[in-house]
Amino acid sequence: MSAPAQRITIKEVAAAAGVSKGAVSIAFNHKPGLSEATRERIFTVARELGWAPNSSARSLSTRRPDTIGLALCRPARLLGLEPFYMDFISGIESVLAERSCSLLLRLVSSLDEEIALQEAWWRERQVGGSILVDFHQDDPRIAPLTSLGIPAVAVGHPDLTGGIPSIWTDDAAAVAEAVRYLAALGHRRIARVGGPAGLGHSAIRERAFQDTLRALGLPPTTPVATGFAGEEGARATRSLLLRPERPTAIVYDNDIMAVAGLGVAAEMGVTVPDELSLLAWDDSQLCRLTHPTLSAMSHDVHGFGAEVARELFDVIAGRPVRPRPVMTPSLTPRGSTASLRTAVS
Amino acid sequence: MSAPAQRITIKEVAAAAGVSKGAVSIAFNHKPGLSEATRERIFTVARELGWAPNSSARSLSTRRPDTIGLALCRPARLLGLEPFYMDFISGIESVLAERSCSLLLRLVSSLDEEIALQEAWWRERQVGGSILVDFHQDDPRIAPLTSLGIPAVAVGHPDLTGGIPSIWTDDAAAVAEAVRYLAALGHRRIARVGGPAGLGHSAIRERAFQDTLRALGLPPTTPVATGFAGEEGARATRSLLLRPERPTAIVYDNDIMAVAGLGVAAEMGVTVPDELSLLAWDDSQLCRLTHPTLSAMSHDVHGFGAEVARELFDVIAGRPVRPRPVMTPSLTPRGSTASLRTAVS
DNA sequence: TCCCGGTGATTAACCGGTCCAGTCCCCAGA
DNA sequence: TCTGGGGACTGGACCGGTTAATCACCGGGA
Repeated sequence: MSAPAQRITIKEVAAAAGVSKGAVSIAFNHKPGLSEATRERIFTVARELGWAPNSSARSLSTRRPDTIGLALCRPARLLGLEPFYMDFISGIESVLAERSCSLLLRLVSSLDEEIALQEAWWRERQVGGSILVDFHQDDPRIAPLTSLGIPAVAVGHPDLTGGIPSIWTDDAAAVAEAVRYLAALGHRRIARVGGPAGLGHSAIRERAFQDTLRALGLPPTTPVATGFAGEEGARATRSLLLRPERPTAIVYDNDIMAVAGLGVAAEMGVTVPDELSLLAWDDSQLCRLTHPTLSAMSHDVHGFGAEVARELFDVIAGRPVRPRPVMTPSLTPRGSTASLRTAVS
Repeated sequence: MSAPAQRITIKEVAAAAGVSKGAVSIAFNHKPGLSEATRERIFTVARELGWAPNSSARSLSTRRPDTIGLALCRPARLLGLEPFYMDFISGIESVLAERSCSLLLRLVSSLDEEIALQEAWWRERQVGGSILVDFHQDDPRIAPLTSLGIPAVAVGHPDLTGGIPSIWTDDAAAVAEAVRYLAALGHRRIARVGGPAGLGHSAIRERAFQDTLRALGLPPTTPVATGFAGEEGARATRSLLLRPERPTAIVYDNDIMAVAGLGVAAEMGVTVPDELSLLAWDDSQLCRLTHPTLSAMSHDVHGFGAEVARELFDVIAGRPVRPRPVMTPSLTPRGSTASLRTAVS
């Protein structure tokens, strides 16, 4: 039996380096007030002993946890299908990592659950701040979380986020671009398969969609709302294609529904893109795997996540932030859109 | 200006309830030694004050953090596409939530990075344990993490996980079932598009695949390894279909590659399932969206995650665990598999 | 020679909980 | 009346860091 393998703490390191706890702390936080030699010695000893500062002790002292929270409120099986989130998360982490922070992730099933979770996280000081996503109109999270005073960054248009510092993509502009593109290809009956009606950005997109149709002198189409799930996208597409005046182009609110739409077209014998053009949203690898490949409105989701994380750090640090949009999604044409060859109607 | 809005701690709660800190602690940890009345009073006061125990302070005292770690080592854009992980994570969280634990998630880009991360997490006592996934043959993580003594559960066959408590799905059995099914449909040239050769379960599946072919007296096929990405699945499929003796059935290692395979078949004018049967792995909603729909080997990924989390709690608590497989994936036939109609070769 | 300012380090008081050794009190039993 | 024992609760040490206050020391200018 050798030494009792005592758990090493800052005290052991200090002793081994022949300095005080304070000195070790100073060294590890890269603060001024230590000679280069001592600093060196402390690091060497720490490495030999395999010591790293205990994060609980540290955040107890500094009273600012090095963790930020993210709650996603969608059924898991749906989340799995949305390439968006993983990419978004990886963007967040690219920023967190360089500040040696971590991401606390939780999947919740309702906004109320999220509110409770965020409150708990904040009360227990588990997180230093949170990222809020998927804003609804009159989002119920705004009031309780604002009054709680939790540092947060909202992903969504300022109209929706009620004063919480926000970052968003200019969906309205992107929708307009999509519609104009399809119109330029000669399409006149353009439909849209949107996300849940309550979801803020769905509403924004729908409004922009109808506005653009009107501006171009195209007939309005009755909106179809879904829950983002593929099955619903399929159902929506089917019903659109069965309408007496069936659309010649459909814009989807994510890429999974567009894939489903492609399946439905095949099933119904409607040729894409000859008879029907499809346009996906949130471009992901998936869009390049189908046949034909899917044209999509793509944006840098990874970079978006990174930007959001950076903004959250600003908020936590109390630096001033102003709401700002990030790069507008832009159109990536592929095989699922074409100018109208067969005259329909 | 009213009160200085002092940050409330256990002390304030204790004072307000007219008891000592210790009593509050006892109440919140549901320990014996308090009258029902006092207990009640403490909770009421705490609720009024909106207090919850500071998690850093708590885990500093108890020296066991209420967080577990998970590092995923694949390119983010690939992860996004694998519905598997989100579902897996949600399974983990269903168990964590009921013990009010949290999941620390990190995306890393190499195993070395993961090793460094896990070491840091453990040294800093940020996590109470970790879940390890995607084992390679002679996985480099085993030695350092074992010697570190971090409580962990490995997702993978015991042959791969080197003594780390493990849970796995019996992929060999599942592969055998898949091959037998295709053989029963009359297929004789069955190919397989696998994951990275280094990945443990890919190897296990490949071996089982070839073994089953042999057992059935079918000709072996040269293995095709990919990186799980859809593009690679497409490329692999293309090359398989160009072979002089092209396969009439292909088994994929995940569903995203199967979708890509479907696209390639369409592109090359090979009818599925008449001329070619496709079988996906890790069944997800995606398989029901394509046309034709994809037959798949499906399993309860959510439940799998939950099981893994439960096991990790056992490990952390020092309860004995033995390696065990969870439910074997089973075949869900859909539109992409059929008995051979056109005689090829 | 004395004083002064700056560098490099220490000291000790926190941070907000947990936990254990006691203290106090009340009631049963001798 | 005294003793013993158990339930209810308190006090304070501790967890492992951070940080403000303090101090020893040294070289240089008056």
